[in-house]
Amino acid sequence: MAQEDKAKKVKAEKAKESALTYDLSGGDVRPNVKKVKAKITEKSQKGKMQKKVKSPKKESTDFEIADDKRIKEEANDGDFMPEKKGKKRKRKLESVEGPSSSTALSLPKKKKKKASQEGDESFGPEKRKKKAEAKNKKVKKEEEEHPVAVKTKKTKKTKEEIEAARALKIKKKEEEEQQRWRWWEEEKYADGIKWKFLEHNGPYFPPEYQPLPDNVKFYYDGKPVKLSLAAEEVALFFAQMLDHEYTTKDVFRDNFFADWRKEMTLEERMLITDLNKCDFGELHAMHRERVEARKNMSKEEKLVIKEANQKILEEYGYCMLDKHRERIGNFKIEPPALFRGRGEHPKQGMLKKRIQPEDVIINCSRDSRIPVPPAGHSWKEVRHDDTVTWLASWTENIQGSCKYVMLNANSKLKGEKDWEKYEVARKLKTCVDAIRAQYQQDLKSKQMGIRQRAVALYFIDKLALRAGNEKEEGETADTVGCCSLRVEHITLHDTLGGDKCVVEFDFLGKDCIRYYNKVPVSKRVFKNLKLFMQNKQETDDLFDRLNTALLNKHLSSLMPGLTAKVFRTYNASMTLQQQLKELSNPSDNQVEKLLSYNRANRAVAVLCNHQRAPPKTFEQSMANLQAKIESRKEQLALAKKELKQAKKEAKANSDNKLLAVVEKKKKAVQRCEEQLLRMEVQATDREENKQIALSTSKLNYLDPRISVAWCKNMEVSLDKIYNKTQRDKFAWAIDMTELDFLF
DNA sequence: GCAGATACTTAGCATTGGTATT
DNA sequence: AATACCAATGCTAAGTATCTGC
Repeated sequence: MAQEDKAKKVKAEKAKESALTYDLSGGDVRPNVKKVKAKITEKSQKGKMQKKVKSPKKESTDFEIADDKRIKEEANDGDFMPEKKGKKRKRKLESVEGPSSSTALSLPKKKKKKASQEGDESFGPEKRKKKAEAKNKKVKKEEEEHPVAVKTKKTKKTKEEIEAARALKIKKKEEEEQQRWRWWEEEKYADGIKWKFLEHNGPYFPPEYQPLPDNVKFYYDGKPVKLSLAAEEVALFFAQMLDHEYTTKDVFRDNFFADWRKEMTLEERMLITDLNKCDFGELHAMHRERVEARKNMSKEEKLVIKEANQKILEEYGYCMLDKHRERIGNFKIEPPALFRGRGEHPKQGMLKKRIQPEDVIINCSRDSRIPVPPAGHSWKEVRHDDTVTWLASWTENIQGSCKYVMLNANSKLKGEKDWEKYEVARKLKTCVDAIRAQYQQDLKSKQMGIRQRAVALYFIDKLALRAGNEKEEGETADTVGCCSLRVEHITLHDTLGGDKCVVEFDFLGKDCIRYYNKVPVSKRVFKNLKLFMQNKQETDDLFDRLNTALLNKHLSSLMPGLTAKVFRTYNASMTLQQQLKELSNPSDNQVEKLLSYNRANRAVAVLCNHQRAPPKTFEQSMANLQAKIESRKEQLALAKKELKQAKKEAKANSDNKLLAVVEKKKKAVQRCEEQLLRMEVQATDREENKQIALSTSKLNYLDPRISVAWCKNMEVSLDKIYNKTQRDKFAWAIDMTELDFLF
């Protein structure tokens, strides 16, 4: 209790220093919510914690058109009636009005890649090359000098050894840097061609199932039953999950049981007809023992395993792509298992089957060494398609969708695409004002389809909602995005908490993450929403004349390469840039700067609704940290007292020795204060991060060049922001970004 | 124009493994 | 050396968007 109070106090103090709330308004950045504050509420049925975004107090309206009077219920095209839903929740859209062909923005439709290349001069290798080379040399020089200088000082052997290790590390780093494929300095391939040469060893298959030892038995109706190999394997999948909540759900159990029975012999199937009579106890116990044993393995045993894994990685984890060795992302075929969908997935518990080489398509160069299938097997197909990036693919049996083996995020293929993504988003900056003006205009359109498109776009832009493709009902959990919102997902409030025209959103989005938000909107949007909801059932689509294909078709007519998801990238990166500018100060110390960075990152995560379950050990670890802070405080008090005493004595008789003591004590106090600050900041940071996930936005939405430039400007080491993997992924950005980069 | 197929990005959770602490 | 902790990594599901064939 006392600790909690103190924690709160610390937090409050910190908040005073630098704004605790995220002010997302202002500038040319999305005039979104002012003061977004994460709040915790109870989540829906799943019992998961969810984050609530407090309703914005005020709305800045710099891209809204104030005059709203004109919009009357001047009805539309006359035939406005909600569409009946088919089984699949897929709508037929009557051949829609020709696009209100439009705006000065309209550009001839062109191939996306081409356009983005032409559009931005910084998206090309030539100019960067020289600068980059020069920079590289400089870095190397500095690194060479450093360890030598330090080494001479050290006297102890161990310290020398540490230095040697450090030097080795630097050397390794340097070597790695030299090996790096600087693809961003090369010419790009012709449209659609992804590689000229591709060679690899095929995917790695999981080991065969090992039958149970004889002393571990499965019981049915109290009697031991020796299962066939296939049935036993699947039984073990279930037994392994017994600790998990999944196995208590009816859907999961039913799906599992149905699929399990398919694996059984006729005899077994006759016998085993009720899952409740199955006793997996011994199987479960065995599994737990194995897990335990694994944990308790000796160092040597662990090393053996590690080396074996290393060997697999060496053999299957890399490929040759255009003369360069590239790391493969997911070279291991997914092992068989029980399907674990997210949320209330209708297919949870079904058996995800073992993939055989006969199921796998290999893609590689015609003139490469074709991968050899495991002994006694053959590939489904070997093809040589240089317009795709995958090395192998197979069809998964749950949804019937395709799975791919692709390269690691640090590869050229992924990096180039990523770079391009941010360039498209940056291009949106040049026309976003016109697009916003356009959809404000479209809110008044006589055609219902266009109005719906305008409102949807408004949501996507303002709230960073996802596009919302249609999904087949019964195949997946019931989740929605913007275009697939249903009437039941929003509530309109004429006034709410002092705001007018408030829309309350409450729906499950991707991964069944709840989106809950109360947003004041313009009168015009509000009236449109009322109109869209007229004469509809709760389960009817809000935008019955719109789907993602139509929306994206419209968007690509406004700017080549523009799709709904570009707005998320654009608004995320803009928010980061603007928040960094607002929150961070060059005169702050390193710790404060990093807190600011995290807060800017957090603002984006809140915007994009990136949530996580609070870590299981959260409360405990917070308490631990708090305790540490307390003890440090005591230390500080003590150090201060000693300093005071020392000063007193020094004053009494000014002795050089005593003065030295004063200095020493001063330093101790200072160090203590620094450490205390660091811990307090850490506590604040962690608390604010309790159920917000920063990594998704960092990895997928934030132009790395913003962060690189910020680090350079603020003189913060980049590895405080990006770990090794992230630095590898963003190598292109790290290499090319100058101090003056602006998204 | 549409449905299904295809290819690729985005997502959160589980496990691992390295480091600090005892 | 054992343990605790948390960051990094691995995994694979779930999205977006485009392509293809009628």
